[in-house]
Amino acid sequence: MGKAERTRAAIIEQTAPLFNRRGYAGTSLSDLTEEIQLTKGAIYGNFTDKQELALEALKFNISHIAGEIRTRQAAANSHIDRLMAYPEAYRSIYRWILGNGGCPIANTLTEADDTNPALSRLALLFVRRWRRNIDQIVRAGQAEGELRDDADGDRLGQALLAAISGGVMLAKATGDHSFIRTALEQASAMVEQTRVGE
Amino acid sequence: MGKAERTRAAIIEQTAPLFNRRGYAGTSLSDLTEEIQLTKGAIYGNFTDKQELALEALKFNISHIAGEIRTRQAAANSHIDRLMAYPEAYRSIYRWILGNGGCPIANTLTEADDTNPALSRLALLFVRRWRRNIDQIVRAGQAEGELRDDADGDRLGQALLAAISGGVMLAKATGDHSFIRTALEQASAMVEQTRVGE
Amino acid sequence: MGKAERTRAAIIEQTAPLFNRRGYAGTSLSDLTEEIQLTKGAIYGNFTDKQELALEALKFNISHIAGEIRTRQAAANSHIDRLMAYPEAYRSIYRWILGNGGCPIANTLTEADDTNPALSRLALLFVRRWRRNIDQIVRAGQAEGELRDDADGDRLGQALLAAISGGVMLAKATGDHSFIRTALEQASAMVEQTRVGE
Amino acid sequence: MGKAERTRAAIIEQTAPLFNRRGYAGTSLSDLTEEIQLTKGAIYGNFTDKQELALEALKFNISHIAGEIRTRQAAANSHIDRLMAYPEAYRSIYRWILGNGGCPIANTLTEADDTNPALSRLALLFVRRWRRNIDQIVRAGQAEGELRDDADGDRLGQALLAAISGGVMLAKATGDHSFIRTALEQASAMVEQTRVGE
DNA sequence: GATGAATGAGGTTTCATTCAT
DNA sequence: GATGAATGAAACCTCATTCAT
Repeated sequence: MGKAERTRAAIIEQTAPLFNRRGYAGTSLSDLTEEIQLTKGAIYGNFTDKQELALEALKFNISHIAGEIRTRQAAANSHIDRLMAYPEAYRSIYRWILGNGGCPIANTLTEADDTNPALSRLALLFVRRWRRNIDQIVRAGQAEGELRDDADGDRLGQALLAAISGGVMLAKATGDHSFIRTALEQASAMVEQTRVGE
Repeated sequence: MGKAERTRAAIIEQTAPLFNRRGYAGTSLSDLTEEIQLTKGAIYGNFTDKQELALEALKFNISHIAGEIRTRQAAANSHIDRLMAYPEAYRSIYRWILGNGGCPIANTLTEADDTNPALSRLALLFVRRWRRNIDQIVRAGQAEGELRDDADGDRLGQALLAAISGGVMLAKATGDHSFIRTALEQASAMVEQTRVGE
Repeated sequence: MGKAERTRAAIIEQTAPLFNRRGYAGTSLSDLTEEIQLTKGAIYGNFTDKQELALEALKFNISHIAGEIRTRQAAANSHIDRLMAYPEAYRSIYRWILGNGGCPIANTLTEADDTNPALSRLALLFVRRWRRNIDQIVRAGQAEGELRDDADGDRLGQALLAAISGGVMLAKATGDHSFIRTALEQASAMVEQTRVGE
Repeated sequence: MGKAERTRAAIIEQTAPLFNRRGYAGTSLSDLTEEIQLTKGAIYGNFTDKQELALEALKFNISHIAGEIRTRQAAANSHIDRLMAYPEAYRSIYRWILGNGGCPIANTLTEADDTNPALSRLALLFVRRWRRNIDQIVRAGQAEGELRDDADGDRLGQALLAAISGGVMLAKATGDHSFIRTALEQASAMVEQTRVGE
């Protein structure tokens, strides 16, 4: 990794929590340079503009969560476990998420929806990916007889994502972690209900 | 209502959707005066600064939802119905909410949490009020034998609010209303499960 | 004339010589505000950007010369005199031109040709207008028997404009006014040669 | 020529057209390094600053024209031909000049007159040299009886240079080469008129 | 000798706010 | 009470230049 790449990575890493906490419009270049202890020129030498840096920071922020989910799904050996990967992933890192400004996807969708299409597009990508993934797991589980035939993958995805994002947002804002813990229990229960025999 | 008060009210009413859509930092005074029939002088004659206007706009935005809940609770004649007032209220106005930039409470908590204490304090007020209200209804319902003794008002409030705010946020961002409809069904089911005999 | 229009006019008037002397890229907003004793905000309140101000300044600069030519042509009562309006106009104001940074058309075409299409388009407009005007006068003069049949209006226009712009440029750069005086004598001689009987 | 000198020469050669097209203030170091195969370090290793490079580029640009004139004068065997070297030189290379951003002397004098004394001094040097040269040729031609006694070398130089620079400028800006062709015909005619017997 | 990441000053533009009218 | 021209600070970004590698 050359010097440029190292600096670029360091800038992304250091600014990612700031962007997540303060939002795109609420984070100024001065906020960023104060944090990274480099000048504005250093940012513009490594990124075309604030937007590109914000996109990279968002990717970085999301990757933590996405990686956690992916790891758990890779280790799972049942469809239920693959679904459980979602609440489990958040359960294992929600403390980190809350300390870094909340769920980056929810933050981005809330702020950028009407103001920054590029950012919101990236966040939406993950929403769609996760919905599709959940739907496919449900179908596969039904085909193999592991999941109930009346389970609805589409609605399970919606309910799971809604509960979790709402829980994270409220836990962050109130400082009361039980918001997210309760939401994750709800989410786990929803998954459990799709099991044949429940 | 004198002329001054009428102007003030008109400004609040017209700027409220803009603030809700674009956020506090993302909405400039020029955005406000351009999009709406207003001059900067009119704003500064009626509000001490942008912040005061934003606070009033937030109150205005929240009042629509809070009013809807209050109305339904006033008309309810069972504790279950008083709890159902929450999902029912959102069910009846989620289209309006989505068209006006999403849930103002969630938006404010997401954006302003780390940047604007005054705004986030106001939004938090309603979260606490609703949680307390739900908890009290559950206790009263249990005392009167209408609700199950093992119902947990605290956790019901958390789950209800999380599901609904998550659902609104995702419906708004994806443009897919089924997100909020599914979340509201979940919420109604949670309430229903507290009924004795379920 | 409202206050806004007065300020706008004053800014144009005061900045026009600066732009003409230093060029578009060579004139900074700070140069401008120093000259006009107003803040940058005042400029941006009256013009959309630096470019719009530069365009207005260019129009203003050109209008002095164009006005002088127009006045003389209006007073002329022969085709020869209408042609002579070009050298005569420059003869009467070359001192002012030299003191204000040289010929704004030549300056703009030289600087902006490869860098600022909007500015150069405006300057080209006048070049084309004057060429066409000279050509039409020559044709009319030939039709009425005042000018020689072998006169070539197209080439006369080219030669007149080239001699004058070259003369102004060199006089300005060297500080030696005889450059422009010689060029204007040449120009007058060219016109004189189109007269029947010469 | 050592490696250093070769690099230095290559940089000058490659940047010269850019400077001539875009002007000194309008050409950034990034323009230079982007458009051409160069790094900033290479520039600063071989030149003290942008100014020095610009000066060398200007010398390089002018040398093409000056060289062409010199060659023709060296080959001439009459004073008329020595004077004709000026229009003839431009006639033979005006296409190259137009393709490289116009006459470097006129460009520099127009842009740098009020902003960059060092650059404009260099351009002025050539104006003065050529005027003096033309004047001397006229005097020598008169002494030998080849040129008319009433010819004015001083004014011929002024007229020649004004016509040619104006013609190049307008041809470049309008894209219409007949501007420079007409100006060169004028110039040639001026020279021809100094011949005894005309 | 050449590289290119980093600097710090300064570029253009927008911001929230004020105040003479 | 409302206007909107003007302010001054701060926004994002680019500049010529430097220096560790």
